[in-house]
Amino acid sequence: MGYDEIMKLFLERGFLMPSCEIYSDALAGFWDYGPHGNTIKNRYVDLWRRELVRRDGMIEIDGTQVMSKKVFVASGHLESFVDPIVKCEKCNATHRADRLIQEATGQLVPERLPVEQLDQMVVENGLRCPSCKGLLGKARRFNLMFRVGVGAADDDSYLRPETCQSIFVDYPRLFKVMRLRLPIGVAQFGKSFRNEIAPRQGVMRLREFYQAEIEVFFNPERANDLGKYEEVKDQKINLDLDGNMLQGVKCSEAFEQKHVPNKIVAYYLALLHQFYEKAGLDMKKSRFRRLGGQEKAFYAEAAFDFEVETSIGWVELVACNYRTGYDLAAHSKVSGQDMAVLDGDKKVVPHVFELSMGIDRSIYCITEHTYAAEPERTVIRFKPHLAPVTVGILPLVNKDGIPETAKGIYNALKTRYDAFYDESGSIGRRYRRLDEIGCPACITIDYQTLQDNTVTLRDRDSMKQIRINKDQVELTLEKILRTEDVFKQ
RNA sequence: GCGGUCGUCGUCCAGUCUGGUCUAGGACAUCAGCCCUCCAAGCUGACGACCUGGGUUCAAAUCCCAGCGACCGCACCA
Repeated sequence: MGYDEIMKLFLERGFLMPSCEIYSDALAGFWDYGPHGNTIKNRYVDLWRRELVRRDGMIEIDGTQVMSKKVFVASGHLESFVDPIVKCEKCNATHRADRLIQEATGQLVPERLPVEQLDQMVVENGLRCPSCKGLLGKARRFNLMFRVGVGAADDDSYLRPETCQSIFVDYPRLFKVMRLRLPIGVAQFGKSFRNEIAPRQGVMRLREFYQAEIEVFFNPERANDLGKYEEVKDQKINLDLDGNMLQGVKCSEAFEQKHVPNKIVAYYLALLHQFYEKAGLDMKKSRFRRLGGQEKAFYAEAAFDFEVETSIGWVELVACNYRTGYDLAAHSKVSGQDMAVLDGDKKVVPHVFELSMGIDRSIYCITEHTYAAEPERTVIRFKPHLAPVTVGILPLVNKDGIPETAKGIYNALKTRYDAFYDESGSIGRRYRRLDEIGCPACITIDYQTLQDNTVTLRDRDSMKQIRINKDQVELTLEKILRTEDVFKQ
């Protein structure tokens, strides 16, 4: 089940389309969601709300995408979300300045070294372009944030490169007015923007993309004081410790053996595992990979990437970062706001554990894990609660009052469910079309319906049919949406 | 950003090398009609494309240049 196959289906069936596609200057790294893709995305986010936000008693906000410059002075993005690059003046190849020098001289070159020093090191060591031996130009910093000129004065501001900064800057007011107590998760779903130099692989690396982020604020002295940890401590996860794979290790073991820093982290890794299981990922192909010092983001003390195996390799779906007090301390310093809050009778600056989820790539990976090209048909076995169409309503033939009866059933369902009415083509063709977009159930109206008010209900996964009474349809759909097996006889 | 390959109906392919009957052809899909009592049947018809912009030429889908995009490799990637 390859990447090309999935992307082709996405394009042909209205899941995704390239943004601005009819214009010749369309940009790489920007994609529009079509109707089915949009529905899946909405349903995926609903699942996230149910299984993470509500389950854990988090609160959710929706912040702006354009944010002021000082936010990113404080967060470090203006300074650190950059690549120091040098361009060859002869062949125009771009190289990472720090890596170039490091490779040539063997000495460690910090990424954040001023460009003047980088230039000096290039000159001192007589470095040339590794591709063509041409002369190198001056080093400069390429920032991956999109700059936005706001107002007539064209004031510098930026499109947020991660949604979580909204949470950090809103945090002091939220804590006061929402009567929060530690530990508390603050969640947000929305767009983020990164000016990738070379976006690739469709929806896997975008310049404009959806994130669902959760920032858990907690008192670092009470990181193991977490009652609800007991609920999930036996959850088994796959843990990759520097290439050493622990299959099916209990979260409690991971904590006791100090593979994860505290119970907070263990608890949320378990929750995340359970969430993706409900989203339909093949969890045998998943792992939490602990990141080493070089790989971690500049703010993270400990980091676990939740990754899944796909036809294009291991894909990172969620970055789980223990950000410590980095963000609140930084915002406190730059803004002058006191970010300390009361926990019991002590004032503390909370620490943050973050679950930063990529929505677009999650949807791709779920699709790949549930897609099957069978000899007779193509079918996506989306969990019913994620499927873009929940139920197809099909008249077996287009005469003798059968379409009218079918439309009656459709009209009764359409405001409550994503129902789809189709009378075009043979019944088999209509089943195939709905299989291909992952619709879990079809209701077919035939001559018997006219006599005894029963309809057939067809199962996407097995193609089996059962007969139920018209009055049972809604109840049965509810069961299907709860992933109960209504076809078992 | 660099290098390579490529860009024709929604999809796949023919045509490009060797410019002209290409007013761009076929298959699948879609739509309409006929037929029809459960898994892509059949028949009839319809819709539908040369990535964009320049250039060469009497004539460009075809040759040249540039741009944009896709894929692969490099580099990059919270």
